[in-house]
Parts: sequence; structure tokens; C-alpha cells
Amino acid sequence: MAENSSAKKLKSTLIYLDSTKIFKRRFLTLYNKSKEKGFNVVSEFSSNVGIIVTESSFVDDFVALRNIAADVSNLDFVKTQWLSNCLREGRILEIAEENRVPNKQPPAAPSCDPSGAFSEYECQRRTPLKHCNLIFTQALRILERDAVLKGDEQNNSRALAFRRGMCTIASLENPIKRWSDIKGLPHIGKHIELVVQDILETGHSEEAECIQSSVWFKVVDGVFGVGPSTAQKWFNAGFRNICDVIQSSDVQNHRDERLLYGLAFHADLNIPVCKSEAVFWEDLVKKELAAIDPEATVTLTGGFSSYGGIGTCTNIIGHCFKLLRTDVCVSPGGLRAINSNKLIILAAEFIYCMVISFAQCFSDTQECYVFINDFLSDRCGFIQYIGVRILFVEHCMQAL
DNA sequence: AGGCTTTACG
DNA sequence: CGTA
DNA sequence: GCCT
Repeated sequence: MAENSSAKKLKSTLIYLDSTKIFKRRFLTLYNKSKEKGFNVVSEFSSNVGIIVTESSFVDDFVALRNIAADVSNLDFVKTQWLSNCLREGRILEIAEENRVPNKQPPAAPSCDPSGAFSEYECQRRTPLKHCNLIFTQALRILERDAVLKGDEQNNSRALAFRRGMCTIASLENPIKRWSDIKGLPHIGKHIELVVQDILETGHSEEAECIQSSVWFKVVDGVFGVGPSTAQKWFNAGFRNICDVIQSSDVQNHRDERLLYGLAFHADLNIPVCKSEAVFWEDLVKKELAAIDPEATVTLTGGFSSYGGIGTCTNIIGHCFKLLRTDVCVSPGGLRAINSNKLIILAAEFIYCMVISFAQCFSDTQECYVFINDFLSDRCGFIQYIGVRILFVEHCMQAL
């Protein structure tokens, strides 16, 4: 009974749909459909409003953004999700806790010690993408990569040690000025001392440069699809550069799809992605998904969203109607091409959930190739082939 | 001397 | 085997 | 390679 009366009360409450932080088209859809259903919805805020539907993540944000002076503490702040649900059900639903918008951003987790001290737990250290000791970590990265590609257990563990050492250095708040700055810190040992001292004295690491200029490293490093095994094979075959590999008739090189792409796009793949490029893809995906489903949301994830830096890959997660979920990962390369519309629409029309894992732009041909993983799975682990994939692999093949 | 992320996927 |  |  109590539920009934509260439902009734809810039904008569004036609903304000906040138009900030929401796509125009989505707003209009929500608003118009709500009107059609006879919901008590308005697009202007007033003191009569009882429920506020907003895309703001926190009530605080909403208040700050709209510069609202009125006391807002008695109003129900709910996510647009709630209104969507109501529309789908054709009636005003009870407001579940999960529909509510939190009041304010929770205080930052007591994560890293601001003093920069090392805690017992390494997960409590800061782990910035951009830090002030790149000169050291970049050198160590080469030693690490070299060890990885060597491949045996010993070297694998060595690589791990280098990795850990790099993490320690990356967590520092100040540039290393002298050896004593890091002496004794976790995972900083003799070999890393050698490298760091070398850089401190000469400005570069002899060992790193030696590795980097070695024929072996130049051939196998930075090729998508090449790991320890392939690296060894190529080394034994005596390749001296990527062109040798590409021109070789070794069938092995032309079997593994990844290697195929890695060779074909070698140059482009080694250009870092910048923020504007990531945003370009984000916008593209937004546009495409909005055309399918105005309710769709698109989120740029990873380093770009948090640090605004550069990276190797752009990951975008899109949520559509029903179970549709779209992960898009865009690889490095130019960003002038706009040919992927069909792809995204095509895929999205056929399936509920997809993973687009890889895309490539060619700045010179003004064309864009997008690779879709050849599996789809929703949260239940349902697996099914996408017809679209073949299409695009063929598309890609023609380009090779 | 002995150990070193984890895991799903093609 | 290689990627993420 | 670095830690225990």
C-alpha cells in the first residue's frame, strides 16, 4: 500500500530534465518521448520541480554548473538512466538507489603518500604517465625490451626486474640529480645504478644505445606481432631491417594476421597517438552511435582521459541500447581519414555487443581501416562470429 | 639459492 | 605464440 | 636483475 501511494506521489511530481552535459539529440529524444508518455516533464528549472534528471555526476556539479541558488537538498537527483527506464516501461518508476546522483565527489582515496615516501605496498605509489625522469626510464625500457625479446626464462625475469625499477623511478616526484637520490629504493640495484650513473655523467646510456643500434634490435623491436619467438627466427634468418623481412618469401611471415598488419603498418604504428587524435575518434564514434541510438554513451578511456598525454592506442567504450557495447581501440597513425562510418553502423546493426579492437588511418591515402576482433561476447560469454569482419579484412588485404 | 603477475583470446 |  |  505504502508503495502505491508513494508511486502515485511520484507520478505527479514535476520532473526537470537538465539539458547541460547531455547531447542535444539525446535530450530532445528523452524530452519528447516523456511528453508523449504524458510524463510531467519540463525543460526549465523552477521551484515547483521535485525531481531533477541530470547527466551531472554529482549534485555539486549540477549546482555549480547551473548556478542554482535555491535550496536543492530536498529534491530527488536522478540519472538519465532512470528516465530511460521509465520510458521503456511506459510509466514513472520508483527511484532506485542506483538511479540517484551522488551528492559530491567522494574524497580522494588515501592513496599515495604526498611526501613521496615508499610504503610497504607498491600499489600505493604514484604511477604517473608523464614523469620527470623519462630520460632514465626510456633507457631502461630498451634494456627491458631487449630482455623480453631474448625470450628465455632468465631474461624474462630480468625484464621484470627492469620494469620494476622503472616503476620506482617513474614514481619519483623530482628529477634524479645524483645517484644518492635513488640509492636503496626498491628494485634499484647494481645494473640500474650503472645505467643511471652513466646518464647522470654523460647524458645518455651507452648500453641502451648499444642495444638500440644493434641490427637485431632494430629489426625486431616495435613490430606488432613480434615476440621472443619470431624475433629469434628473424635473427637467425639474418634479416637486417624491416624491408628484408617484408620482401622475404618466408611463408611464416605471411600467415599470422597480426604480423601481417605489423609489417604493413610498421611505420604508422610507431607514431604515437596524440590527444586530438583520440578525441577525433571519440567524436566519430559518438556521431555514429548517436545515429543508431540517441541514448548511446561514448567514453574515451585510458591515459588520454586521465593525463591528456600521448600513447600508443586509443580505447573507446560505447554503450548502446540493449546489450550493445562497443570497444574501439584506435592505433597510431594520421587522422585525416573518415571512412569508418559504414563499419560502425554495420556492426552495430547486426549485433548487440562488439569489440572493435584496432583501427588504422593512412594519412596519405585518405582511407581508414578498422579491424574488428573476430569474436563478440556479451557478459554471458556468448560468442559469435561477425560477418563484418571478413569484409574488412578483405578491405585491408587489398591495401597490402 | 630460489622465485618472480595474471589471464583470455585467436 | 603474441597481445592486451 | 633484484629480492628474501
